[in-house]
This record gives sequence, C-alpha cells and structure tokens, in this order.
Amino acid sequence: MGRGKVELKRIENSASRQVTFSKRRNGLLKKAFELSILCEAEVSLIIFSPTGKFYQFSSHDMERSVARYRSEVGLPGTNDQRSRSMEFWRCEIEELRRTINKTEAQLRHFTGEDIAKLGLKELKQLERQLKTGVERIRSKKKRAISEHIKLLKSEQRALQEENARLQKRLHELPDDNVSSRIPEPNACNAFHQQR
Amino acid sequence: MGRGKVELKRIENSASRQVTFSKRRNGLLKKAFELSILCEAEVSLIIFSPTGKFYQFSSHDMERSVARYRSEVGLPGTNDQRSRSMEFWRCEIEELRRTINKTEAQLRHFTGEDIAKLGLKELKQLERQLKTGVERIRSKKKRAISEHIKLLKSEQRALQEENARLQKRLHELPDDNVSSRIPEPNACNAFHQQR
DNA sequence: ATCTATTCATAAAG
DNA sequence: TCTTTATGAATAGAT
Repeated sequence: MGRGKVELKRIENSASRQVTFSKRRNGLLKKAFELSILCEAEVSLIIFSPTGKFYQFSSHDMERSVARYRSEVGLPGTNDQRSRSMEFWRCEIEELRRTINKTEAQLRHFTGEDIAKLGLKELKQLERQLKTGVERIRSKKKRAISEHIKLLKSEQRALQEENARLQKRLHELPDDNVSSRIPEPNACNAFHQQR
Repeated sequence: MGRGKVELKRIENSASRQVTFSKRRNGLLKKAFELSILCEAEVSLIIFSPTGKFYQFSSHDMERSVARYRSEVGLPGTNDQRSRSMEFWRCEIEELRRTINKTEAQLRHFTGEDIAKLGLKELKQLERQLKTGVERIRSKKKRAISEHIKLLKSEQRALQEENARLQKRLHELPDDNVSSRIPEPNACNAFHQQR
C-alpha cells in the first residue's frame, strides 16, 4: 500500500521510520478497535515506540485481559501463587486472632470476669490455679520483703558503725567547737530507722 | 475494503461475524508484526474470540510488555500495592504476636510462674487481682453449688411425691400380687437419695 | 499535515 | 475453511 512495496525489515531512514510508525500505529489501533466492535472480540494492544512512547488499546479492562491471557498461557504462577500466599497469610492471622481470644478469655477468667457460663468443674480448677498463683506470689513477696528488710538492716548497721566511728573521733577533738557542727547520734539513728 | 462499506457495529449475522473475525484477526496480527519489525516497536496483542478462543502476538516477551505497561499506566498497583499490603500484613502479624506474648506473660504471672523479675509493687497488684479473682470465683462456685443442691432437692421432692403416689396405688390393689412385682418403697427412696 | 498513486485488506460470493 | 474478485482502506513517498 502506498507507492511501492515495503520490505519487511527495519526501516533504515530514521525520519521515515518515525513517520511510518505514527501511521501504522494509528492504523493498528483503529483495526484493533474495529475488530472488537464488529466481532465482539476482547482485544488488547500495547505498543511502545522505539523512543519509549506508550500507546494502548483495550476493548475491556487491560488487567482483565492480561489475567485471562495468563490463565490461558497456563501461567498459574503470577496469580495463583500470590493468592495462595495471600490465603496463607489470612490463615496465619486468623490463627493468631484465635490464640489471642483464647488467651484473653483465660485471663478474664483468672480475674473472675466472664465466668457466668463456666461449670463447677472449671470453676474448681480455676480456683486451684489461682490459689497456687496467690501462694507463689505471696511467697515471692515475702522473700522480696525479707530481702528488703535484710538490706535495710545491713545499711542501718553500716550507718551505726559509721556513727560510732564519728562519735569516737568527736570525743578526741577539743570540747568547744563540737556541738555546733555535728548532729546528735541518736537523731541520726532515728532518721535512718524511719526509711 | 471489500465489496461494500461496513458499519462500525456488531455484525449481526453470526456466520459472517465469525468469518470477519477470522480475517481481521489475521490482518491485525500481521500488522502488529509488521509494525514491530519495520519500526522496531514493542508490540503486544491479545485477542479473545467471542467464543473464547485465544490468539496473541508479542514482539517481545509478553510479561515484559505487561510489566512495562503497568509501570507506564502508573499502576504501581500490581507490584507495589501488593508488596505494600504484604508489608501491612507482616506488621499486622507482628502486632498480633506481640499481643499474644503480652497476654501469655500476664497469664503466666497469674499462675505464679515467671515472677522472678517482678518488683514488690507488681507483686502486690498481682496478689490483689488474684484475690479478687478467687473471691469472685468462690462466690460463683457457691452459687453454682447451691443451685445444684436446690435442683437435687427439687428432684428428690418430685421423686418422693412420685413414690408416695405409687405407694398409695399399691395399697389400693389386692394384697396377693403385690410383693412379687413392686420393690419396697424404702429401697426406692434410698436409691434416689444416693444420686 | 496533506495529497496521491499504489498496495493491501477484506466483504461477498463461490 | 480456502479462493476469487471487486472495492474500500491504509499508507509510502512526495509536497
């Protein structure tokens, strides 16, 4: 078509090639469109010019056509695999949610909430668990408290010894400038015992 | 082209439409091919006949063209969006896992496990919570037990009444065929009280 | 972009 | 579906 046949090979003249591209591209798009209308076909056309410009026609949604193409070509890959991993994540999340619900329900039971529907057997078991818990916590608390007391006592002892040392040094000094500088040993002692 | 113009609308005659599809489809594929050769363009063409038959041409790899199309259309969609939603789900899952860990730790504290690192303050709070829990569970248990006892008593009463009725009917029968058929009233009563 | 000579595509018929 | 044929469409090359 046109004044002379064209060989089926790259058009060497760049300008000519550019022009031909423009003309034929339009022709192709038009024909794609016509085919889709006349014959109710699903037609998708993607064109990139050598310079990177982009043209397209799609009688239906391009993504739809591409998906259909993939299923046709038997590339279950890109879609199936993804939806499978999607499925996997969904399951994972559901599982985690179930775990959370279960654990939180247990927790509520432990605080005595939400126990309306529990049977006598569950209540007994719960009570036993709680008693055990309380016992353990109490003994831990006792230990913590006695530790604390021990610590305080040792601190106190250290301070008392310090006081004694200081008093001793005081008595070794001349009498006249003592009372104005150093507090009474007893007052100091009382302060530490308050803590 | 051909012996008469064609209107740009669906060809009603099915056979004719089929023929036209066949011809134009080939023409379109040929032109797509020619464009890609003559102008060094990247051309991809996907065609589905109305009956679902599939035809394609792609000067380069179809997937490559589709990917390029997507990036062109600014559909960061298929790739970016998905990886974003992946990211989202990953976060979601992490969050759920954190929740589970927290809740399970609490639960363990409630059973008196894992309390080595707790301070006195936390221990006290824990003890208070547990006491509350125990109290609630005990009172619920008491209620449940008293309910149960009430139920048993009412059952017992019903049985006793039944017994009384039966006994009465017994005494109304002639004496000779009684002892061989009906158990002793007292035995029956005793049986029910065992439950 | 527009024109025009040619080639191509294809509608209709066989 | 394939071929033929008449005709409209597309387009190469020039302007």
